[in-house]
Amino acid sequence: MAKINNKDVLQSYILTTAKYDYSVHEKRILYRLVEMAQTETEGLKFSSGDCRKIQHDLFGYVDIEMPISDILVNEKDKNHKIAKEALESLSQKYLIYEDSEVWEKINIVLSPKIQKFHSIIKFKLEPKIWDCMLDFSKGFRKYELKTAMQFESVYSMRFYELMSNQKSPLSYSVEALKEMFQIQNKYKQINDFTKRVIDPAKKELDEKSPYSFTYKPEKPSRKIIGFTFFPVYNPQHRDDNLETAELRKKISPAWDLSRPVLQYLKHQFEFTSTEVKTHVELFKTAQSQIDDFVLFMSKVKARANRAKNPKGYLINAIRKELKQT
DNA sequence: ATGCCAAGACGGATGAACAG
DNA sequence: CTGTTCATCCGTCTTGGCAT
Repeated sequence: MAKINNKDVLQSYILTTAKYDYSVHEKRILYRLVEMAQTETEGLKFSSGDCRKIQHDLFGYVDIEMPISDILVNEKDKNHKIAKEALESLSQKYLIYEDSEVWEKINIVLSPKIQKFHSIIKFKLEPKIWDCMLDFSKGFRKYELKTAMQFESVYSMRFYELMSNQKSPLSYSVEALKEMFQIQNKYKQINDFTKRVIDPAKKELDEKSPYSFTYKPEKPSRKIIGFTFFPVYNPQHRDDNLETAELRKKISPAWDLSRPVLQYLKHQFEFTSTEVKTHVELFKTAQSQIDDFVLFMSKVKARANRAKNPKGYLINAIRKELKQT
């Protein structure tokens, strides 16, 4: 496997290999890792219900737990076989790191484990790998990683690399393109090349990537000898915040509820995060429909304190109030 | 999904025919 | 003789289909 010299290279190594060599489930594990790293960076807590956990030991190794459902989308909910395969293969992927002082072999994941009963995946990460995830989680490389994860055609990947941040048109000869894609001996007819390579890639980039292109065949005579690609920027695909927000929403109610509301619920009524999450829809509606929701709660508070179950009292009071309005 | 192929269409190259 | 037009030819492209 690749020999690397510093963290940047390590990053780009994961990125590039993720594009081509990783199965879809391995990719999902990596991407979840980045999301978890991001949550940690931002100081958000995982709610107790979702089984995610990050623990650091004295030596910088990181213990990760995530539910199997995190890496499954359409498949059956508790498919251990898929998780096993993904972990097995991920744990066999390694990098060789060498600088003037050390030589080391770094596995992407260490000691993978599956808690069958709870359907939880556990594994360790080398400090360097975790650093890498943290870095991904901060910058646009996370976006890159995500993009790398989502393309289906490898040619889309290559074109994405070519076109990202490209301002001026690019020209390539047919041979150069074929060599770039390692398909020198395929597509003897140029139209097949456009049909199977360029068009599908363009289609996928148009749909998913902020960087796409239009192209023009270069034919000084009848024969097409090359292509010129004109970059097209699709900013609407650049906005990955929406997606991140969606994801965070699932993790933390903080996203839906204003800070004062959340604070009030937690400190005055002693709601736990899970409880807030359970009723998050109700609180959300209340927050938007009741003029000053915090004031409303403070009014309820006095009466609620006398009730056996103050939280329940509040919930009922909110429901009642919402019915009226 | 990917690579290959057949048939017909197309475009440019060539050169014969023709007009001036 | 020279320049223009047009038919013809050849290689390449397009379309659609087939096989894996």
